[in-house]
Amino acid sequence: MDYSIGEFSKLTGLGIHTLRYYEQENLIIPKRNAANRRCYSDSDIKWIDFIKRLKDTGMPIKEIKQYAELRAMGESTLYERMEMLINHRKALNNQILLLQEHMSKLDDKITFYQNEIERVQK
Amino acid sequence: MDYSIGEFSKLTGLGIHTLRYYEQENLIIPKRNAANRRCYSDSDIKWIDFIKRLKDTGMPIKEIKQYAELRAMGESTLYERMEMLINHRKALNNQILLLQEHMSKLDDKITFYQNEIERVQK
DNA sequence: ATACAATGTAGAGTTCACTCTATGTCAAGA
DNA sequence: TCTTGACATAGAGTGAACTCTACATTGTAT
Repeated sequence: MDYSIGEFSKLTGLGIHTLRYYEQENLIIPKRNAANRRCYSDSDIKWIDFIKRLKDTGMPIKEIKQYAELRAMGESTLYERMEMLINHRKALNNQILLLQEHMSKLDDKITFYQNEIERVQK
Repeated sequence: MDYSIGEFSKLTGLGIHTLRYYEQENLIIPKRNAANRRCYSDSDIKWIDFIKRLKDTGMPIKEIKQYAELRAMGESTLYERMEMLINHRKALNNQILLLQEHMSKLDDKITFYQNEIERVQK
C-alpha cells in the first residue's frame, strides 16, 4: 500500500513540511509516481517510527542522517549501524541516570518547600 | 564573598555572555558595585546550580524565568513555586519512563542487528 | 470544462538558547 | 602616564529543527 504525503503525514503525525525537510536531509526518500508525487510505503511508517525514537532519545538530525545513509547502503553497513546504536544506548543510559539524580534532588527541594510553607503558616 | 562576572563564570561553568543573557531574561540579577560592575554572591552559585538542574531536566528558559520572577517576589509565592516544581517533577517522571521504554526498544533493535550480522556471516 | 484541493520546488522566516561583535569605560600594574 | 585587560551595553549572528510562503502543476469532483 502506498500513501501520498498528506496521508503519510496523518499516519505518522509529522507535518508535510517536516516530511519534505526530512527528505532533504536524506532521512527518508520515498518513491515517486509518474506525476512526480511522493509514494510512501508501509515500511516507511516503521522507519519513521524508528527515526522518531532516535530523535526522542536526543539523537541530533545529523546523526540520524548518518544512520539513514548507512541504512540506504544495505547489508554491508550492518555492523557500523549496530555500533551506532550501541553507542547511543550508552548515552541514553547515562541520560536516564542523570535525570533520576535530578529528580531526587527535585524531590528534596519540594520537601523543603513543604516545610517552609508549614513554617510560614504558623 | 562577592564575585565579578569573570570569576562567577569560572565558578559556574557558564559563559560570561550566557550570564548576561540570563540576567536579561531575569533569571539571575546580581548586585552592582559603585562602578556598575556585577557582584555575584555565594547564594547566586546555588541558585545557578538549581537553574541548571531545571534546564537539564528540560524546563525551557521561559518557564525558569517565571519561577525566578516568583522567587524574586519572596515568601508570598512559596506555594506557587512548589506547585511548579511538583508539575515539573511529574513531567520529569514521564520523561524518564518514556526514555526507559525507548531504551528497551533500542535493545531489541540491537539484538536484531546481532542476529542479522551472524546470519550474514554464515 | 472548470474549480479547487493536494502536491511540487525553492527559498524565506521562526523559535530557542545562546554566542559574538562593536564600541566605550574604568581600574590596576609597569 | 600609559597600556592592558576586565567589564559595560546594544545589537547582530549562529545552529538546530522545523515551519511557512510564493508560485507552478496536477488529480478529482461537479
